[in-house]
Amino acid sequence: MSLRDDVKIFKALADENRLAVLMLLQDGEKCACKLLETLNVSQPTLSHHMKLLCDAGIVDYRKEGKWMHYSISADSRERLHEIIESYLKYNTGCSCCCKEEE
Amino acid sequence: MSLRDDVKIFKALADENRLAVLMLLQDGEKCACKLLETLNVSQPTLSHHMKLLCDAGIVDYRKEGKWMHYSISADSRERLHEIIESYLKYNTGCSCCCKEEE
DNA sequence: CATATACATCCATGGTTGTCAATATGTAAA
DNA sequence: TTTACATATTGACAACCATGGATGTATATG
Repeated sequence: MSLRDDVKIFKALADENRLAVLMLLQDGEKCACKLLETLNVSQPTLSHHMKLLCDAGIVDYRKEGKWMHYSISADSRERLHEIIESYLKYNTGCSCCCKEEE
Repeated sequence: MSLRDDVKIFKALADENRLAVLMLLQDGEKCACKLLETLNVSQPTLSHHMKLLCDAGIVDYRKEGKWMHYSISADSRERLHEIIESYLKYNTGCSCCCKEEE
């Protein structure tokens, strides 16, 4: 739960093609070939993107014969909400910095 | 509310220094000079990071004389939660793609 | 006006990232 | 074992990005 880990997750989300993949996975597991039909990228590029999503823990994979099945990781949504909460909550109370110091 | 806009937001969050800024802003508005004291970056670099956070709508700014006061945008938290929800929800129901097609 | 302070902008540089062609790996079928 | 297919890996390249020094801009003060 370090800044570095959170950056890794946000980086994985910071790409149009990867967000498009997540949209496609919303109605359940899909194999790479199916994703490839929809997205306008080459097969190596898709493989690259899926690796980033998996490494960040956002997407799960399941190998079945020749096919790779990808799905949204079960706990990724809750984890993301927690991360958002840890950076964007703010405690009320003025702490204007410059005025008091001069 | 396009993929492009969401990518912009995630990119703004995908940096250690910018996440550190958000942590510092959690107890309220702070001016750039105060942020500069804590973070190990040069003044131009901090200015660059703050611009990205502001452009993404995550941070608000308020100019007061020579000082720039930054604060976490009031609605950024809720907006982020909505974005997360729009990409990471998943509707149950099997849609295994390869099996049915062969 | 001259000076000092707080911050933004410009510019150059090194590192990172998205992309695809070529190739490798692994699996299934003939 | 040969062939075909699905996916991963490698290599190369262009685009993007984080960084800081130099400089510009705006504001306050003397």
